[in-house]
Amino acid sequence: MPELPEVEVICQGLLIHLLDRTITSVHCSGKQLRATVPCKEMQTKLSGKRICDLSRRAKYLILTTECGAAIIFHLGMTGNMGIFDVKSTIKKHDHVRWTLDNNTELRFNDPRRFGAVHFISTENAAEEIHHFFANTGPEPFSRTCSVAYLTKRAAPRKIAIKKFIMDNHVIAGIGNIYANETLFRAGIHPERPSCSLSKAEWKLLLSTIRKTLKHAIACGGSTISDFRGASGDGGYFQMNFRIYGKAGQNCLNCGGVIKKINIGGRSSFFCPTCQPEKV
DNA sequence: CAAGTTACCTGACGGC
DNA sequence: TGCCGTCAGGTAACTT
Repeated sequence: MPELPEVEVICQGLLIHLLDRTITSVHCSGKQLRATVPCKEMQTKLSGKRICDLSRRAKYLILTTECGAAIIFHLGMTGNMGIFDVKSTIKKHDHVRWTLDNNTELRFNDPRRFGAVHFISTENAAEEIHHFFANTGPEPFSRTCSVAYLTKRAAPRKIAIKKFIMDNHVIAGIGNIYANETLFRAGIHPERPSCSLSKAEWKLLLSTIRKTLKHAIACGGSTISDFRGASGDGGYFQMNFRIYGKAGQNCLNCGGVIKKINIGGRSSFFCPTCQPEKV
C-alpha cells in the first residue's frame, strides 16, 4: 500500500507504540530483502537501546535510537509494519522482528520482498541519513517543492507527466495510485510531455497533489488508529479513488468512459474528456 | 544527459 | 482441481 500517505499513517500509528521503548533483541527470517538485512549488527548494537523517534521521508521510515544508530525502512510494494504481542503467531512473511521491553514486537512483513531494512550505526548517523536522501526530491508539502522548482526540473524533460511526478528524485512520495488520482483531479492527461505544462497547470497540479495527499493521510489516519495486532491494510482512502482501477466505468465528472493505458509499464487511468490530450 | 528496459519476489485471479 | 499467464501500490541498475 505504501505511497506517501500510507507510510505517513503507518509512521504516526507506530510512533505511539515505539517512542521511549527499549529494544531487547532482533530476529530475522534470514530471507533476503531488496538488500541484505544486517541482522547480527542490529542485534549487537541495538539491544538495550531506547527508541527516540520515528519519522518519514519520501516513502521511507526512519527510526532513531539514543545511541545515535538509525534504521531506515522501505516497504516496497507489499511491505507492512505493525506492533504485536511477542506471543502472537509469527506470520509467513514476517522477515524482521524487533522485540521491545514491554512484551511487544515491531514486525516487518513483506511477501514480495521488494522492501528494505537499512541500518546506520555510525556516530554520525544524521549525516549518513542526509547522504542517504541526497538524491531524493523534496517533500510535496515543503517550500522547496514550489511551482518554480517543478517547472525548472520539467523544462528539459519530454517524458509523460505521470512518469515525471512518480520520479522520487523530482518529488518525493507519489506512486502509481496518487499519480493517477492527482492528474485526474487536476484535469491533466497523463501522457502530456512534462515540459508542456504551463505555469498555471503546474500551480494547479501541485496544489492538487498536496490536497489529495493530505486528504488521504486524514482518511488513513482516521481508520487505522491501533496497529497492535492489526494488519494495517484497511485504509479508508480506497473509498476515495476516482480514477484508479476504474477502467470502463463512468467518470464522476462527465459520465464518459474511463480509459486504461500503459505508461512506462504501469497501469494508467484517465478520462479522455476531463483530461484532454492538448490544451 | 534523458529515456527506455529489466530485474528483484510472491500471491491473487481468470481462463482453460 | 490444477496449471498457466497476467498483474500488482517500488526502486535501482542497466542499456540505448
